Amino acid sequence: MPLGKTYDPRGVESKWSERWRRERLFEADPAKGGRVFSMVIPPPNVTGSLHMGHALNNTLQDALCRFHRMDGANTLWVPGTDHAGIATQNVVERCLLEEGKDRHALGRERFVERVWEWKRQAGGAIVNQLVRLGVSCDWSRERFTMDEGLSRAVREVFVRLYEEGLIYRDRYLINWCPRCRTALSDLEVEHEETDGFLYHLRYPLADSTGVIEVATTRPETMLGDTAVAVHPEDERYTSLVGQALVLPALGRRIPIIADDYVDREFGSGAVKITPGHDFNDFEIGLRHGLDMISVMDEGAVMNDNAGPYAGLTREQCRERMVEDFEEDGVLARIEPHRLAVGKCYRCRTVVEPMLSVQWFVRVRPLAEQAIEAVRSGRTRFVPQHWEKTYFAWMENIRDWCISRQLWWGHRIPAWYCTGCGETVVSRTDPAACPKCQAALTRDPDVLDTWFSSALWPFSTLGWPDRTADLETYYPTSVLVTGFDIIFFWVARMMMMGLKFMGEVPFRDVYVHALVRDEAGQKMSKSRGNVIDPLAVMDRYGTDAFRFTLAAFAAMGRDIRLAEDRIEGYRNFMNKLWNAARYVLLQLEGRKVDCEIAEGEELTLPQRWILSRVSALTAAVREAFAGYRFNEIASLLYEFTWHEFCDWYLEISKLEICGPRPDVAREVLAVVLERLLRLLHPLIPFITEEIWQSLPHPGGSPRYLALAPYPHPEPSWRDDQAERAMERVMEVIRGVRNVRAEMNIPPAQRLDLVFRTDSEETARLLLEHAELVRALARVGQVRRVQGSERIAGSATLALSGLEINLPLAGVVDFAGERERLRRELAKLSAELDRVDRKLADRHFLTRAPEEVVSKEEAKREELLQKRALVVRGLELLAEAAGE
RNA sequence: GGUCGCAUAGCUCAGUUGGCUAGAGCGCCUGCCUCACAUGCAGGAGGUCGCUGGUUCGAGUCCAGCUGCGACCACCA
Repeated sequence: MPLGKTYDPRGVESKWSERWRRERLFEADPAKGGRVFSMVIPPPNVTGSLHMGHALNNTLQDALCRFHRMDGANTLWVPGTDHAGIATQNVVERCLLEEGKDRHALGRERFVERVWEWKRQAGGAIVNQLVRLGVSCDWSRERFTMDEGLSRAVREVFVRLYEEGLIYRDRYLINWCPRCRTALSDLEVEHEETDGFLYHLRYPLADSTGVIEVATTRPETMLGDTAVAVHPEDERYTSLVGQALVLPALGRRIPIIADDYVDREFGSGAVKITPGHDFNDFEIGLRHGLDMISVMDEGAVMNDNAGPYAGLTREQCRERMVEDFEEDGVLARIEPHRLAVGKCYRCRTVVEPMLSVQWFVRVRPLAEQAIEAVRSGRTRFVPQHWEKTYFAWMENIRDWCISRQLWWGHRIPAWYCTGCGETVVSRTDPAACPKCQAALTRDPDVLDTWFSSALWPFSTLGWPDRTADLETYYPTSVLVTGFDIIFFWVARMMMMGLKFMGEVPFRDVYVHALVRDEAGQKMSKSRGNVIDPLAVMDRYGTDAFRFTLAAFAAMGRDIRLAEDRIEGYRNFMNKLWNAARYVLLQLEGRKVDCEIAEGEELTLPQRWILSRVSALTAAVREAFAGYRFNEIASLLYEFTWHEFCDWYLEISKLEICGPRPDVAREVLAVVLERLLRLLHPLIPFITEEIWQSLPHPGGSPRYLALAPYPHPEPSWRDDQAERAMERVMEVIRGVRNVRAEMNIPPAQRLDLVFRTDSEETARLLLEHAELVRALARVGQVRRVQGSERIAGSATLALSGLEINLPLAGVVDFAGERERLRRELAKLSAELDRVDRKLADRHFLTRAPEEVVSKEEAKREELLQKRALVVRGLELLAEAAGE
């Protein structure tokens, strides 16, 4: 066995991910039958590079997937990437810029070809990084949101929604990014609190009898004002409603209208109305039939409607207007004001509300079903509280603007007749207008990236065809995702899945936290606090990294990635590695069948460790069922390190020198092999590597990744053995404690004398004297009965058991006395507490009987222990000749 | 403005239906190169579970309020 002293993940990881893939271990077969477990990956952007969010998301998915696959489920995990409209177009445009070109010079067709080329070359990076993370996806089913099949699904959905009137085209106020030069949906606008100003402007009445003061954060929009609104019941203005004002700078006459949207308390109680550049004002404009004027072009440069300000940018215009207004007295005052500025989620440019003709999805009818599906529990959020967020959004959902003025994406399947103006929406490209036979021009726009993402759970399985994959794997079992895309993605998949499949897209939505840095800050390039998962994997190994992520993934809490925790789990991998080294050393050259024969006679530690494995197995399975990843990790960590390594491995060294070494070896092999299977979903590489050199139970597959996930073994459960072993360990720990506190050198052996009324305990200690002697470095183990007194010894007070360690000639008694006094104080304090409780009539009458009797038993034990400590002190005093 | 989440050892975090003498890792202290592992072994110190009330025989755990932090949503010019 050429295993090195420290585990070196390099080589091991790439070896196994290549072999797994080459041998097609993770390719699903719908014909396999049986219980199904299926997932679709949240497709990362093709432009992306693996970040902590991906690492966490995919580690958790992979753990689930491997668990269910091992557990015998017909398992499918569909991988893929998203074409990421704006993001990808931006990346390629930047490339062009470096070459001194731009997309307009290139032309649409060649530009799109260029993006495809980029995708072929650079788009696979994230996929390789996922492979490195160890994901067990079915790569034969890898999809891309722009590939042929998915494009067909997108087109089918678009046409059907259009035919049902759920997609429409209209002129409406939308969010516009002047840099990307495209419309955005509400979700793609990020609101950022910013320090700005509130500008108070004076609009003169047309009859020159006075002025009305209005306030705005964006003075340049006043060029598009078509009214001033006041509250209908505001007496200050009632007489003025219906009159006209003269718009400064342009001299346009605008009416004073009444609308109860206006807050009388704010500012002067009069609001300038700009339907062409403000969402509220747009609504008011609709209500009152106001003119809607755009004063900017697509690049947010002031247009001809801006009169003297035409040609300036929004920012320049604002500056100039403020100067001008200051001069001519229109500006009453400026005050600081905090406001939420909407920015483009891709490029951070300030978004401009603009009037334009766009395509929309009428989402309300779809949302109703999606709400109902979660209400009724057909889809379940874990943790459950996320459903509130989901409901809140769904209930207030607004129509979804789906057209984007980009070149990269699914082109909208709509054509307009150059003759009669007819709109044709079609599954296949039409040649001419079906009405008048005139030529058609195709809508230049593409769809929001999230439109195709919304179809992902069924489009990846072959829809609109009725495929075996679709039959078998839809609805998927669980969607694992971060909460940041519940609206963008989860909600829309729900709507589309219900609409087109008639069934929810996933049974569970497991929502995990965000990964932050150690200080709790969101990781971002601009903050410079990004920890690169690839660097972490290089440094500590992928398994250590995965284990860390799982251990941190407690529900409902953000993850602060602490580097020393990763190091700690790296050490854990090393521990496992060395445990395996030890076991393999013991097995070398021997035949081990890795099974415990029925009726095999086992030692107490053997029965104990098998019972513990069985309990562990049950607990881990339960934790998997509840998506409690941190619990899975800590259960396995605790058992591996502390029960298996610290105790059983040490004990096995004795057993192998004992009368039945083969049984001891068998138990070692059995426990380690099971442990590897239990650990594999979290740490696939190291476990596969070790497993391959270990004997396996008969009928095992060739890879651990396909080996059955262990079940608890009822026949291994042995409460009696667990209790007995716990007793023995308690004695050993006690002795070690005394030794350490007394500073007894390791080589120095102490004798152990015990006294107990329990024959069972006595038998236990005498039978396992060898164990105690070896692990606690004890000389003789002897029982005393009757009145024999052990003078000058250290005393251990255990329940129903007194242990004396004669110290003559070894240590100062004063130290031991000190130790006993501390012990006594502790026992007395606790006894007080228990006594008080048991003296409480309410407690006795109202607490359940078992709780009361537990306290009573505790009292007995404390009393008895205290007596032992007191006696120990007396004996010490005697020995000291006091 | 609305909604949600979080506050537990020096640090990073567990703590599922209330029964805890509150746990882990790292760090710290003591002693060990014990033949799997010094990325280790054995032992130890360290917490009025943010604050104030309430419910209960009993609250880190449930309820209310407060304080602080964070997130999301929102049309207050």
